[in-house]
Amino acid sequence: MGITKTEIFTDQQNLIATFAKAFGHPARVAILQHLFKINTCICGDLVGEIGLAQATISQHLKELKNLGLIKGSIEGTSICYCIHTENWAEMKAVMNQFLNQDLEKKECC
Amino acid sequence: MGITKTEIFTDQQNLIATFAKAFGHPARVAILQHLFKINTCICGDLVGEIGLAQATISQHLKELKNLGLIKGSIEGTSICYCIHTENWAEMKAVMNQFLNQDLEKKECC
DNA sequence: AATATTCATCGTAATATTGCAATATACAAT
DNA sequence: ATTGTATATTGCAATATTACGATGAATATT
Repeated sequence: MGITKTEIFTDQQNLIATFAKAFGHPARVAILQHLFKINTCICGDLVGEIGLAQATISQHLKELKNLGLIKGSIEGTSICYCIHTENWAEMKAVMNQFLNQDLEKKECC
Repeated sequence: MGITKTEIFTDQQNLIATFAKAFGHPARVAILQHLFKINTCICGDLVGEIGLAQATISQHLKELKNLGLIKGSIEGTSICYCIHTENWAEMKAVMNQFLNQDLEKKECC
């Protein structure tokens, strides 16, 4: 039905999925990589850098901001977006815990 | 339009997004966590473990298999699914490179 | 004040994803 | 052969996502 049954999963599983979904689009990956590269940034930059319409970029930025991964402050006419370092670190911890599960490889397969 | 413009992004960005999308659903997170926990597994297990219909679980397993993150081998009547360790390691490397970008925090924001 | 620039939001179209019932397939056991 | 068990596939309905033009709000520039 297109609706995810979040209620049957743990908070941790839903959190991982939510973060992962944010990275599940190359435009958002590109935006974040660009923000890492030049620590100061305005949206106009991104519209030039990435080849999507301004409205589309703005939408992706909003998603990332809602998740807390980036933050923006008004800077005259433009807006300065950058990585929210504290939250990024927290996200990284959650994701690493998931990605770095180790398996002591029993027989099977 | 619902269609991602993959052609305007780098292969690396698309790869990150593809992996991330796989983790972008709590059911797939739960499946992977379960596979890590008990290194040997059959789908029946998962249908009980996770609260989704058999058809739905099967679909999620297919996605993970297509991406190469898990592999399944026939084991009598059932199928033994498990983490594809080599591919998992490769995926982890790609994701870590993205997640662990560091920023030397210039002024701004 | 009039105009330009920057970014957000709204509305809409196109496509993707999620979930499941029903059905199909494969094999084991009776 | 028939029945039961385990998993896959199909088809469909509901919802989500992606993209963008048009428009709006705020601030700069002239």
